[in-house]
Amino acid sequence: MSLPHALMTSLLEKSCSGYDLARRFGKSIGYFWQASHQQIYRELGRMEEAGWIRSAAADDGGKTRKRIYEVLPPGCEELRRWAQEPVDPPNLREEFFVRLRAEAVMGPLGLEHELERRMGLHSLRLQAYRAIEQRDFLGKELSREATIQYLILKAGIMQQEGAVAWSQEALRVFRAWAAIGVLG
Amino acid sequence: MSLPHALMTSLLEKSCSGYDLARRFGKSIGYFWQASHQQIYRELGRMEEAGWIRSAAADDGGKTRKRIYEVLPPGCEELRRWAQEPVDPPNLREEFFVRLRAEAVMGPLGLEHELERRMGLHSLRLQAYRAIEQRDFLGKELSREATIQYLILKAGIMQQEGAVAWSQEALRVFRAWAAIGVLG
DNA sequence: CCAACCATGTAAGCGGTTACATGATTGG
DNA sequence: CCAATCATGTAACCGCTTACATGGTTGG
Repeated sequence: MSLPHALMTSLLEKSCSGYDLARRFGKSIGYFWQASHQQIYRELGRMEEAGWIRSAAADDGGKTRKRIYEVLPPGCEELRRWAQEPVDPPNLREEFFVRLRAEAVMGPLGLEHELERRMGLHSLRLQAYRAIEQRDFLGKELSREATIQYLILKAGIMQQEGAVAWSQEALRVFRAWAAIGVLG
Repeated sequence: MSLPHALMTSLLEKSCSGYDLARRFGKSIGYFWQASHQQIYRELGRMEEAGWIRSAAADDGGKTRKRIYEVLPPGCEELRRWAQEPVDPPNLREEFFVRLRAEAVMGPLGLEHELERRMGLHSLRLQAYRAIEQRDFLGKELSREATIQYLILKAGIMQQEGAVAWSQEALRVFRAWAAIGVLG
């Protein structure tokens, strides 16, 4: 569990409301960490209670219920402590591989379409990442912060490239079987 | 959720006990799907109740409590149905990237050691995968089933290779900073 | 005016993790 | 004999997902 820390990191980058955080988690940070608004509001409540963050009504003359959250020194401290903890890389949990393995043991189930669809999805994500790369990082002098963010983005790019390449190889195999009618 | 289906796939490959499943999930299948023995026993119970599998006391003369599980036709049916469902690839959930991002916004926290450690772990996994590749797949005529299993293994290999390469790049960056003493 | 979006929540359920527990068999 | 491994469970907790709910603001 580290959602609170992910939220504080995001808040340090820029203070904002829970709603804004939820939207941000659909974008940049959300590429490697997801969270629903329900989770976010709950965690914000807990974190405020713990004294890690504080909130203030947004400067909109009380028109909305919007609250802006800000990280407090104890939160910073905690984030710093947490960031230095070691964590093993998670092993992937890929449902599709289980399906593939089921197809291997139960005979042809027609997973070609699914392979195509998934390759399309990976291509799309790759495109999205490449667009961010083009917009924010290529052909610029990068600060230390930007350099690190670029490193993270590159991890995503490499991952998607790998997934696309793998999908293509898998498709080649399945299509060859389809062409010659091999069943086992 | 698809642990029951992962278990049935494993049982179709070879009927065995819950304990054996737990060990197998620490190996081949476990490279892309993990489960603790507690989960496994609970799911086996549910699946038997649902009529997807059945169990019989092991053929050891009642020496142990060991029970061998076997997939029944309804379980096969269900697995076939499930295997054809589409699933989007999961987006990675990488705690370490959150930490990196925290390091980006809070200044140097000394994540180099952690990067080295993680690179070592990825190298180890890669080695393990390569050993399996060598032992089970290279220089052999592969059946349809083996070909698919090899495809899955290759996905793991590519993933680890990518992770190692990325770690090296990240380390280069951090070491360059350390060498010239850049702080921001 | 109405739809879309902003903004924040509650409640139920489930899968996964952690801790705890038991007893039998095997090997040194 | 003792430790490790085999083998199977129970109980509590927690984060995440899904469904449901509310009310205000903005723009066409």
